[in-house]
Amino acid sequence: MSLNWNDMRVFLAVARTESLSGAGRVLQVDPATVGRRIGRLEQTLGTPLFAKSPQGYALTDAGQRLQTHAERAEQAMQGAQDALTGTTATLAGQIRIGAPDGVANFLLPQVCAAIGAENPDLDIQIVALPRVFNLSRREADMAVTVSPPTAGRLTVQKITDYRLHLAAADSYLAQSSTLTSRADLGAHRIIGYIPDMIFDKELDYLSELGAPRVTLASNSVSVQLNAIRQGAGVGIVHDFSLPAAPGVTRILTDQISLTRSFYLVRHADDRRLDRLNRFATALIAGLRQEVARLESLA
Amino acid sequence: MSLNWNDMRVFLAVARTESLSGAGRVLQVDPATVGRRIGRLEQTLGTPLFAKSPQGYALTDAGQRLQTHAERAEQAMQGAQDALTGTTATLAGQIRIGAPDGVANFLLPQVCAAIGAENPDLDIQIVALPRVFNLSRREADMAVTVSPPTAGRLTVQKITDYRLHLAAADSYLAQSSTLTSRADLGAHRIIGYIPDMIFDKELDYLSELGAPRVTLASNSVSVQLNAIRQGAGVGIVHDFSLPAAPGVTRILTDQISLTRSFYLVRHADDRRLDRLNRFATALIAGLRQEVARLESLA
DNA sequence: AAAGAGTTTTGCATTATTGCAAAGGATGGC
DNA sequence: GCCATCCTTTGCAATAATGCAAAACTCTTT
Repeated sequence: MSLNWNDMRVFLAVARTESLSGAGRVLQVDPATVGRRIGRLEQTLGTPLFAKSPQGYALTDAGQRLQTHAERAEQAMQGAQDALTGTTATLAGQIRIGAPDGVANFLLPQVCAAIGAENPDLDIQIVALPRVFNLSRREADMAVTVSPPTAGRLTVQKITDYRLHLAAADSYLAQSSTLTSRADLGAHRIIGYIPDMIFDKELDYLSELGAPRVTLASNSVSVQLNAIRQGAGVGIVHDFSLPAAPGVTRILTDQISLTRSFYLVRHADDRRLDRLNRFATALIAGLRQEVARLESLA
Repeated sequence: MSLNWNDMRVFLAVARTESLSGAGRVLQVDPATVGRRIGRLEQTLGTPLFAKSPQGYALTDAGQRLQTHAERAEQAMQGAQDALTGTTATLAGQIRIGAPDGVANFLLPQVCAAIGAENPDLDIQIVALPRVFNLSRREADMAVTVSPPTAGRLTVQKITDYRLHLAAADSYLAQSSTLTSRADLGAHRIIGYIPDMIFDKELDYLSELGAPRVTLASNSVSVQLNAIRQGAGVGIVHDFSLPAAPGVTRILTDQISLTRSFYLVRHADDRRLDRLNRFATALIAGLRQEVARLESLA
């Protein structure tokens, strides 16, 4: 005479609804069946589980002790179902992502590492290029962008907002002239993009500063950040990159604060491909979480 | 379409025996039934759980992931059954324990409180008397002793060893003459038992010190410890009582270190009484744990 | 190569469980 | 006090699950 595991599930429903008919509605079985199963369970365990009254079915002490175990079993069963129905197989093959180098340097490595760890047969390629990717020509399977595309048979999902501020090395600030307002910027060395190589108007951060003269420029955000770290000047940085740049401090945050957004762009036809769908879902979730985490550290 | 919890149990049996017929034997159901249930479970979860071959049923990756959850559920169900069938009723009524006052003061209160908390209808009486209890005359239902009895229709279980050392209050040591060897004891005030009232030769601690003159005596270990705390002298204390006596420190531990044992003595006929058996089991476990805990704090 | 043993799978009869309906009881509203 | 509503319990028919037996397959031993 051993425990019927399904009876435990019925027991939980009665415990929570405090009635046979309530449990029957939850489980979509007849209250008569619920009553019989509780009776059988009480006989199996040799002790009453409920104090039965017209007011309802209240748990006895024994019932309360049983509930703890029954809920653990329920969690295990739910976990079993989630584990199996969510991911019937890990991802495999090769997936190529196009991304601007800010994302490519400071976000994609750890997010893709985590995805790769859960999908050992998957090879992920991160293509960091300072230009718009042509998904129609399959230059990448998907791309992270800072503007949503307006043409082509593409689908777009917004990933997250992110923040940018002026920043400089502490060593630079210590030896340079005062910098307490936008007007003071004119006396400082500015680091930024090569203007004629800016491939997305959303990256034209400095135009919001009145287009100052850029004395040290690069088409790579990573190079720009390294220059800032070396004390070469003042520039706009992503908040999410600051944890990777100790000694670099945001400045004039009350006067200059930019917000941009990341989007995931895919070829429209690929929406039918389960593995790319699952990868995209994981990538978006990973990027959102990582931006939030890093910005909270900045 | 929801998970059948009983199918999970069948799944575990197949996973472990690697066959339908093996699982059928374990569960005492027909292998045909086992096969049908596995088939139904695989349909419910939408993925194969076993790689089926004439060599046997080997778990797939999905099956291995499921097994983890299924085993957690199994533990919960086993715990549920144990929790309910092991103690279908709590202890009730009254139980009287005889004990020497060291145990009665420093161990039995908390151990009996814990047992009482789990058995609200039980009244426990702790009888602390400086003499041997006569269980034949039912002076107590059971007794904690420091020597196993040699006569009478009694049963004996050893509870635990425990340790004793010379100790004194820090305040006493600060103002008294040097005490670094047994020879120095002669110059100090000794606290101990009243010699002609020692009811068990195992309590004659001081005879192991060469029977020095006892200037402050009591038949109660508790009174002795309080005297030591008040700086009245030096005496033997149970290590397990030291956490209750801040400011009291063991001395000469490398030269004088005593070990004694506790036993639980019961009337032989009572071995057939379940409630006394269960109480005795809990008492022994509680005492063992508490002595170990307190001695580790000392 | 053949025979024996063990396993899995399938069809069918048997058994167990469930749903349905009715009866009885309790509670709340009028 | 009466009526309506809801709940629990029980009897019975319907449904689902199980055991049993047989067939097919594989592996091991002779």
